[in-house]
Amino acid sequence: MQHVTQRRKRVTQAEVARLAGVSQAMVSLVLNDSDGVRVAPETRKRVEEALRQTGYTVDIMGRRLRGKSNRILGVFTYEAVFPSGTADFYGPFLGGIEEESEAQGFDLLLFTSPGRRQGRRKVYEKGSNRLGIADGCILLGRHTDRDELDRLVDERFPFVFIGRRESSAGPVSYVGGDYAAATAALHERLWSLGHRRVALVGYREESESTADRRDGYLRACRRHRKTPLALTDVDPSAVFERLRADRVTAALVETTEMAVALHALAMNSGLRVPEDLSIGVLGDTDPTQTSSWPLRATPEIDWTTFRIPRREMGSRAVRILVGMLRGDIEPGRRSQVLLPCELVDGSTVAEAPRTTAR
Amino acid sequence: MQHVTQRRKRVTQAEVARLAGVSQAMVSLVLNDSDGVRVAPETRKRVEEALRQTGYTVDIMGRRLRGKSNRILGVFTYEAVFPSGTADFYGPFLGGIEEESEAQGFDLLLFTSPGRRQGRRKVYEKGSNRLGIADGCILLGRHTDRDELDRLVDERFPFVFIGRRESSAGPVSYVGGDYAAATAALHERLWSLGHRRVALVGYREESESTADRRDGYLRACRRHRKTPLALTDVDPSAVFERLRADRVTAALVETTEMAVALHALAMNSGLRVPEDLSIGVLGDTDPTQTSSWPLRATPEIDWTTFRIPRREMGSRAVRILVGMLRGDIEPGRRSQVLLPCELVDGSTVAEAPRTTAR
DNA sequence: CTGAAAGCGCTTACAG
DNA sequence: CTGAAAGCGCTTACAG
Repeated sequence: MQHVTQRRKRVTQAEVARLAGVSQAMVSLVLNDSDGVRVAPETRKRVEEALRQTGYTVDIMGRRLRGKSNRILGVFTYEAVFPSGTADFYGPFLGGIEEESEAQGFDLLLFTSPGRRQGRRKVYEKGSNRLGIADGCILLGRHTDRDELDRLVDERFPFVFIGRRESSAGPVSYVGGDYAAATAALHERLWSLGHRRVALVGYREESESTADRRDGYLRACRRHRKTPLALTDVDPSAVFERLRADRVTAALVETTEMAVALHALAMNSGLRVPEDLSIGVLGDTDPTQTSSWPLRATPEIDWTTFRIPRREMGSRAVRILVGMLRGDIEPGRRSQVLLPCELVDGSTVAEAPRTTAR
Repeated sequence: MQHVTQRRKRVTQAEVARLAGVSQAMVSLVLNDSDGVRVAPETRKRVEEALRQTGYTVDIMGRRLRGKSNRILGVFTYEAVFPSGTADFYGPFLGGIEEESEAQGFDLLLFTSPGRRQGRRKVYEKGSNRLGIADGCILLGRHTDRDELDRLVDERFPFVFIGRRESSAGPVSYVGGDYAAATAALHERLWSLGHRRVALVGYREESESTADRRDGYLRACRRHRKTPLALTDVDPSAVFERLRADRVTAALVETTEMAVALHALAMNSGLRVPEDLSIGVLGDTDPTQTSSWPLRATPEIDWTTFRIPRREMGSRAVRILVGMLRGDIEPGRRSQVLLPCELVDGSTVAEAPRTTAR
């Protein structure tokens, strides 16, 4: 039973030096024997012995203050990373981030201290940027604070966003999924199956990822000289009515939730999926996320969709960030990467019904 | 397009001071306005303006060196925290850790940099304790490196283990599940259902959690003056034969895997669970973990078991660690907490068959 | 109310 | 080969 009540005291190089009868600088030299030969063998031995006796460990703060780099990558998320449910939006992204950080020899700093304002975490607190603790930072989250993003760009703080982001303050480095291309490809697939009335159902609010999907859809419409029909998700049954009225044979919907709703409405009206209506989902649901959905009771549907390479996005973002820190990537230059999303053939897309007018 | 090629240079208090026309110390005072009144309003305003202009952020290394805490909690795990599968051993623990860190205003530093030696992460690298970057550290993992643990205790580094741990170097702070009590309670439940031959099936290797379960089992046996029958998991069919030979009516098994194996063997021999054989599992499987098991094809079984309060263990560990850092908990004293594990009544335990000799 | 100074633990030129 | 010194960015007594 220890009765020592004083706070744990760090052993310093100075103490080691005193024990070994050398100068503090000598201890540092022995510790960082990059050149190896500069220290006399007996001196080295004495120092090493003292090192052992005291159980000295470097104070990384001191070393880093001197050396600048912390080899710490920040990870900023707008919500909790480890949620209480099984649902985990961040999991796959962070898997890639962790893996690559480990490979690059960086520690990961999760910013949990800022607390939440209006239920969301903040980068800036009392005018100071918490992220500065880390050498650089990966940011991710479904929601983005525009002001904070602009400010981050302004500051020239090294960071990489996961998911395409735009800022009026300048170019933003990001690693996103190429939703435009993937949406266009899915549209193309429908076209080749004979569908001539393909609608888009997506979010109303304008985020980059929603815009990209719409761009892909519009691009495909233009190519086939078809008038686009882009609907908003606010009222599922209104959307469904509209699809019927316009004799739409296939719908590209932004999320699995919307797809589930549409699917249910179709079933209730006696329409079969995919025989009467094909449904393509614009991005797979993170498998770990599914279980928390209110709609989980719905029998599992094998959606036709495209795969968002979440893990790859994470690791790629780390590689870019480390490149920025090393100076390989010019700090003024921002890296913008869109990763391809592979098509997933499910059972919700089939040939267009022949009865439908073309 | 920016053509600036110089590396991002940190803004220091000195620069802010120059801009504001005050001393560097003044900037620090404005930043840490604990008393509030000491700085003249106009001076404060000038400094704050300069702060904003320069986008200054505190350099945590400098602050820490000065003696102030960084409000960073380390999290050390022996394996990757975000695995590639859906399986996630750490998830629930980390959920609690994150939540409580957020509440306490600490950031979380995940140690991913040490790389792996023999496939496992290491606390000590080149003789120095990597955890020292953080103010204190939470450690967790199914496997523990005994030498590292001993050394950590020796160093008096502030840390809390999740899961009971013992060290010859001295007392270890931990938050574990009270497996002994829970096992005894489960045994008691079986006894009250008429079971008189209850066997234990557990890991061969001696970890604290295995030992605790065995202790609980032995305690219950002693109380009822029954000879214990503790078997090892190495060969499932040998274990099963032994159970039959000894006319065991109920088995307490350490893991769900073992339970699944035993269950299958029972079915194959024409034994019904629980009518002919009751099976109690000594700790619920983390739900997020299940999906990666090779045995997942097995129809879901509603096991009788006890719930390991993983999330609570995480948050409690953080609270203890923060207490240590604040000095509320004497550093010499170690905190050792075992959280109760609630019994879960499933469908794998029933009354003892009457045909069996008592 | 403000400035000048000391010092946290370390690395790295710079003299001897 | 070794010691003394400077300085990384910061906070905090200590004088004015």
